[in-house]
Amino acid sequence: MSDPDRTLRRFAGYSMKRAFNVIQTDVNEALASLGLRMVTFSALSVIVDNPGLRQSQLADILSIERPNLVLIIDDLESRDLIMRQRASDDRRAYALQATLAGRRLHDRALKAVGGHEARVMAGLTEQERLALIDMLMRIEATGRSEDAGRQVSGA
Amino acid sequence: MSDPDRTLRRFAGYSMKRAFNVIQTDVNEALASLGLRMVTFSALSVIVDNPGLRQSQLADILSIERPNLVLIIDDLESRDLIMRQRASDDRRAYALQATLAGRRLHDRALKAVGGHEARVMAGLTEQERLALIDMLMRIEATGRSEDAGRQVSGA
DNA sequence: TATTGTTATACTCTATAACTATA
DNA sequence: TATAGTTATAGAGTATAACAATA
Repeated sequence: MSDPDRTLRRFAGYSMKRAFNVIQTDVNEALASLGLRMVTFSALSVIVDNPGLRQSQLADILSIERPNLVLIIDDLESRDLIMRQRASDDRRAYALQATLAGRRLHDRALKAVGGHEARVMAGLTEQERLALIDMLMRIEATGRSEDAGRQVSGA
Repeated sequence: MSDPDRTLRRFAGYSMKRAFNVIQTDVNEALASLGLRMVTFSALSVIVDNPGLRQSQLADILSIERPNLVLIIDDLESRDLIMRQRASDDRRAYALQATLAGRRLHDRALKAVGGHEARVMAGLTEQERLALIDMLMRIEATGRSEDAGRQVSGA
């Protein structure tokens, strides 16, 4: 029996699931020593880059449900990597701010994730890696526009 | 605030997670009317293509833990899509066989997944789609060889 | 009334230990 | 003693409903 999953290999989605498993395992190993997971690193990164962000905005950016983001923010705040500051113009909301420690950990995490990316993409040229990112973003955009179209036509 | 996740977008892994979410949602919608999920379709497909396969072999092929495969096989068997036949040469093992109904459902599922693939890959040329599959398989292979190397050096 | 963040909850996916029956 | 399949279970990840405080 050669190539037992040859039928499935005709679909990009099948190979993407398997490639993403490799990536997820490797990036979580790269971040573990910093006390971060893929999702907590992503949240920290967006907060560092966008000071004053609201939790609901961050949830939208990362496509995470608001209830699930609460625990992620709790985790980062309990380790003094970020702060929840009550927004002056809307006392329901928090303005999220990275602390100095948070920015420093983010710098270290960026290097760790950069090393991970170099490792798992070692079989690709830099040109191929950039083409891959571009194709992935087009796939994501196609899905988003289909969702939007479905909501419009369904309304 | 423009491009709030621009730092993360430099990593292929981040865009792959988001693209894969789109793919997973769409393929599961495409298979739902057939009573299949991504993983049950994958298992059915490998069984159809490889009659007589053992459960442990199928688990290896799909990179699923053996305990998790049991429920998937239970599901397919309870709907008479596959059969567990005791292996004549090893009474601990099962030889998995697709039934006629299983092969017929697999034909319909292949068409549904083909339609899904065409939909989510609409923003890519066929050449790009094939290049994407090739790159994903190289990423997966890099990860597998690193795992093997780690086990060797760790042994 | 609607929105922000929160709590509680449930469902899926995945991973591990330990069992049984065979080998 | 080891292996095939199974059971039980626990941990992530993800999704929805409903609540308090505020708009």
